[in-house]
Amino acid sequence: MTEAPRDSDERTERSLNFIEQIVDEDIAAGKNGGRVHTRFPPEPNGYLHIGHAKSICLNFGLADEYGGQTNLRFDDTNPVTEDTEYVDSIKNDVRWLGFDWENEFYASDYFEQIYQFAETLIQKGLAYVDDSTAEEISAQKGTPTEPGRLNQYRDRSVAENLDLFRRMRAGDYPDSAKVLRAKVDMASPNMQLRDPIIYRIKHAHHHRTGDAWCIYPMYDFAHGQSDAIEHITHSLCTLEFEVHRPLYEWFIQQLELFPSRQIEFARLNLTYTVMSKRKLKQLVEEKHVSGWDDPRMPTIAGIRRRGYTPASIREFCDRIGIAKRDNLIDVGLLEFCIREELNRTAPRLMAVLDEKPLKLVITNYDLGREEIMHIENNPEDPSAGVRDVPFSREVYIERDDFMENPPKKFFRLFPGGMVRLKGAYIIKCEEVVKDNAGEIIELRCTYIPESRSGSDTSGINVKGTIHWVSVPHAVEAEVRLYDRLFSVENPAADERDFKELINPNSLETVRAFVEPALVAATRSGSLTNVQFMRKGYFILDADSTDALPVFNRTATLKDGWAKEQKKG
RNA sequence: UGCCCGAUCGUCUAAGGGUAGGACGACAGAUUUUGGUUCUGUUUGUGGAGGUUCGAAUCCUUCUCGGGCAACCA
Repeated sequence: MTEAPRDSDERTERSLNFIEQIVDEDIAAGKNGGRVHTRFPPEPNGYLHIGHAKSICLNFGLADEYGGQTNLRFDDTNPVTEDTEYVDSIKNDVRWLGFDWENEFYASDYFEQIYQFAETLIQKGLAYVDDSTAEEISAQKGTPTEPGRLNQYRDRSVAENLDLFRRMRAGDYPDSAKVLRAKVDMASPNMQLRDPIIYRIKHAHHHRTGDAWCIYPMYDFAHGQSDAIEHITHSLCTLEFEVHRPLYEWFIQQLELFPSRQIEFARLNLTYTVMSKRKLKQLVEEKHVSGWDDPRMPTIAGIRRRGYTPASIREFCDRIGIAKRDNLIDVGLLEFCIREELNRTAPRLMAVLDEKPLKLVITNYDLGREEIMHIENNPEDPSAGVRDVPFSREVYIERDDFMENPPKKFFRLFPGGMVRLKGAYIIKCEEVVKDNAGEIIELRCTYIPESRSGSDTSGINVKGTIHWVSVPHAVEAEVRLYDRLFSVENPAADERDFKELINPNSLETVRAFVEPALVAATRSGSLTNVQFMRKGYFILDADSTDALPVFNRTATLKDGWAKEQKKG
């Protein structure tokens, strides 16, 4: 059940990623009776980001493709970092992305079962209680090139281990006094197998189980077990868990559990941003951004507030593919995905984004005269209709749309030059008015009465069309222009601290004058994505007030003129 | 340097013994009342060296490079 089903026709047309190939093979081999059951397993200790979206689309998409199911499972085994605030935001974000989970589970639902698994391991002589300190355990673990050492606790009897472990559960010991370890192989070349800790004592309040427990299983002793309990067929995770897979399978084997199959894929990296939860949290806590939902953040909440749509994110996740090699995706691809959608769907409007817009006075247009222009809402979609746009003797235009000494190929306005005011008339710039400081304060123009849009009999062809807003009808707004949060492509690979790499110009707030229809449309309720003609895609922000609407720039339009200029 | 994983256009991603293809980007042109969109075209790639084979991106060996693993985090 998702908004983005993949039908079988599409499936045969496109190539399969390596995970789909594995699933195909598993089905062909008759595993699990052809059943496909995945899960999305976030830890509720932070907000979801675009990297999680990749995982969500993968897990839900795969189940959907094979007629299977996906569970939402919170990996909540560390009560000190987890919180219901995160649980709620995660559920909200997954739903917003367009996915519905089959079951909502929590690793904490299984604490009793997992505890019993631990006792089973002890009974089989495959786990022991260790009184060593964290430092001692670390030291005894060895290094990647030297084997670990065995300690005296490793030889405790089953009875003693059982007694000790039960007393750990009963709360007889303070935090960190003892741990339960799996007895695997202290000399294994795989560090994960050197008697990993599977239970630790934490007298901490858990967001779901409250104070029922003072011992909590570690990831390795909870994740695979949870997969098994839920009969997950394919357990998809990121590459860093690859070395955990032998342990994952060891537990399954020793405990004789349902054999879920863990498959690892490369996590998403995006240019000009960071994806680590720790760093994102730091940006929020140290106020480098306004919050988890700051529109510059790569979080789902931030991207949503920025104006991205669920479909555009799904499209992005589809396009980046699934593989095992490390990758750094050009954020331009994300922008392409939202432009592609919004070009089709976003109503066009006119807004002049300028602290000091240029006033243009049409000297041969009667004082006090007004006309209503009917301008198409979306040239890509005739069914979007037209809207009324008031026109008058004085209009604002962008300062960038006028140049006193234009270079070659400048199609906009200049002294003696002509342009069309979008949806209205062709005008000619007759005079430039400056103040004492030499700054242009006004353009005096004439219009061609026969050139009215839609009934143009003037026969005049102009190269440029610019947008405008009638001065007496203009509504003031605040517009937030966002740019990449970091000034280097790959902050994670830089030697400098990532906070030194923050782009100081990632947010520019400007005053804008917008056409009245815009305010009416956006105030009517839904946060609709719009295009400010020639400027980009924007969305109304929740910070808006009745007095001052606020718009976030989702993405710019491609700017061929800027490119032309760069060429020199 | 112990173990594991990986390496294909600038960036992603296909091809799994039989013509290296797609997307994004870039470049050029056409269209355009958004320097947007759309359309057309162009450019660029199998990390190195050996081997197997009629034939290798694909299989083998080796080298190089990149990533991961030594939390009572996940």
